[in-house]
Amino acid sequence: MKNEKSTIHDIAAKLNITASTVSRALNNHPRISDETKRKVLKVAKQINYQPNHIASALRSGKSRLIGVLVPTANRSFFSSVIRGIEDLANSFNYQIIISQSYDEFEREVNNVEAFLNARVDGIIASIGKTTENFDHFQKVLQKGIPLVLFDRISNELDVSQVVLDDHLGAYLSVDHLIKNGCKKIVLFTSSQRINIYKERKRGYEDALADHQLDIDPDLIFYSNMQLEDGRRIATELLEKGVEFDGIFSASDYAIMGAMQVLKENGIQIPQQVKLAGFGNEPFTSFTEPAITTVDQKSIPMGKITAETFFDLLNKETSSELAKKTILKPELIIRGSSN
Amino acid sequence: MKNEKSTIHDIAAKLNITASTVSRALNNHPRISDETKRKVLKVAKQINYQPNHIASALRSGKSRLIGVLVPTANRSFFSSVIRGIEDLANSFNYQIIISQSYDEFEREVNNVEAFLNARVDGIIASIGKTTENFDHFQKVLQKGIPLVLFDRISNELDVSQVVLDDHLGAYLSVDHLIKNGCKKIVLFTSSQRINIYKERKRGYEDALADHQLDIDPDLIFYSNMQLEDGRRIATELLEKGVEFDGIFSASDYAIMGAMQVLKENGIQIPQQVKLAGFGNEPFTSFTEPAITTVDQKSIPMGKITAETFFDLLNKETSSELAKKTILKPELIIRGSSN
DNA sequence: TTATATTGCGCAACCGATTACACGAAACTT
DNA sequence: AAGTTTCGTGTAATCGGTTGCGCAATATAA
Repeated sequence: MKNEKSTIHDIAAKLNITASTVSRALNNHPRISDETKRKVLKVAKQINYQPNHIASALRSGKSRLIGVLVPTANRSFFSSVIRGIEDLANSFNYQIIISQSYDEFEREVNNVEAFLNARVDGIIASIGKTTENFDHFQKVLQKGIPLVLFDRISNELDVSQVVLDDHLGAYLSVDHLIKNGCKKIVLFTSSQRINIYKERKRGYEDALADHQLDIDPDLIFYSNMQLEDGRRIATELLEKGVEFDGIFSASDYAIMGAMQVLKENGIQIPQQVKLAGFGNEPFTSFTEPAITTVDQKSIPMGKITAETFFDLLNKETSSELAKKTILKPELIIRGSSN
Repeated sequence: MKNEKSTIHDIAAKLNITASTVSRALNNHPRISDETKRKVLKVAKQINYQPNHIASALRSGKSRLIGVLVPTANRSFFSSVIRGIEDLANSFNYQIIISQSYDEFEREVNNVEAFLNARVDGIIASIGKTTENFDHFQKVLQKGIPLVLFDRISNELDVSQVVLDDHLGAYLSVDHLIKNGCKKIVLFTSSQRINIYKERKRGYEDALADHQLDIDPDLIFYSNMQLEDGRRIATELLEKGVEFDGIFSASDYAIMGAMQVLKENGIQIPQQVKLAGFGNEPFTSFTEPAITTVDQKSIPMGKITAETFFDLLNKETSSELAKKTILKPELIIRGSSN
């Protein structure tokens, strides 16, 4: 039971042929006879041959590895997208290596660097919240390594990207709140440097405008939109006695926090205040009332992102034009607004 | 802005030295003069040198890659563990590559195979629910590749493992339910081939026994313990008119489903039925009432798993004895049982 | 039957770094 | 001052596949 390591040379020796023939046989090269292929496969199985992808990657320059960078895999949205990518990648005999930035800029840079060192054949990424500088991605592009961004993108990078129509998602949601009677809707959003939060804010504003409602800057709150942020802002709203009858949050977590505080203060939902979140996190259907939210189409997004990526990978031409795909979100109406 | 690829040979050429000297300089070899090191580093920076880990891995036999296999990264528990592993790994200059089995046996086998092909230096894994055959892990061991299991382990494999004291967690939880007045406690569990579910069942049984309560097989339900399973079983309980005043579930998801159904049927929680889950998923604190559950100590588990792994990795000796670490869980008492 | 194509495989360089071994020069011993 | 260490670097093999080129043998074409 020793460290059995077998190479194509071992196979070659047993068959009295050369390693190159074995290599070609294993790769199903057309110039190798069927009989030789059969023999090679047989011996390979017999001596428990395990291809060394490292050696192959070194020589061929192709690692068959795709780096997937997300803020955190621990989110239903990202994990669904990852699964979509993984499925297509595996079907093409590619492996993905997942790496998380935890929304920290330095980690993001390091992770991209690690991808480069690992000689990935391409990178699929969603940008972190704190990222303002894109040199690490520019470096990827300079090296001619295929890069596709999804969801959290940047207009500073001229690459293919797959996004949700965040503007529409927010618009539908706020429009729904207004139609259900809301007149003073609070907005929870985040850094306007992030495309998705900018778009969601635009959607909110446009929906208000289309219903001839004023946009009140005092009702707009910027934060990281974690649960605690939602709690804090809701507490502040109540303490200051701000008048409002609805909240649209660009994050399910923040609206969850706000709902907790409102309920703790005896405010009836949706009778007194209507709530809507964004992201369709599983827990939004567990709460009481369940939370109205916007589904981000994670499954199709993963699929399309992967397809876009492989298109790019297989395109000899350095692909003149970057392609942008925009998916339609779906408003999920639940008890918190209805 | 061409595909700039620079190697140690390029650095060597610029300095009129050999690639071996450059290699040594970059690796901070003691026999290289400080001046040469300085020069090498300078030129390396200047021509934007990027080490080729693939080449290095091939020659040295060390990829500095650790394969981390989990059922799904989309669970707060696993993602926390992963983060713990990642942090320690990075500090040792190792990269982790995450791979998900989605609890499917075939994927698990394929993923392990992929790790082997990628020539990872070691594997950290949590076994899938459907896995009954461990040949793929035996193969890893035979090759002398360090393997550490956490949480979902197997006694068939003689390797270091890090687990929660699941028996204790269940015991504490059921003991708590009984002390709060429960006499007929339903158990939700899963395949008894999985250590954690077996242990949790034992904990349930021991707690009942210690309080002189009978173990009623009709109150024990086996399932995958997803939300839907919880709903289904709860519905069945109600339809059949089974008498019960408490449910202990080995999964937070299943108890969530059960709680939904009970509430839909006007049953008061915790007055009529008390509930307790397992896992401390974030959503358990969002529900109404919040769900009593058992925290699995994911952060320490990640840290300890990684430490165990690196101990193993650095141990020349093929480490005579496998080490088993058992962590103490923490009962989180919330409204669903109190 | 001779010329041309195709088939099947070997030769050897190569990918980019690592490392055992060697060797001259400088430093140190006694 | 001759002998022994230490220092700093070069030489060349090596890791395990991949691949352009070449060539003999067989098949096809003219």
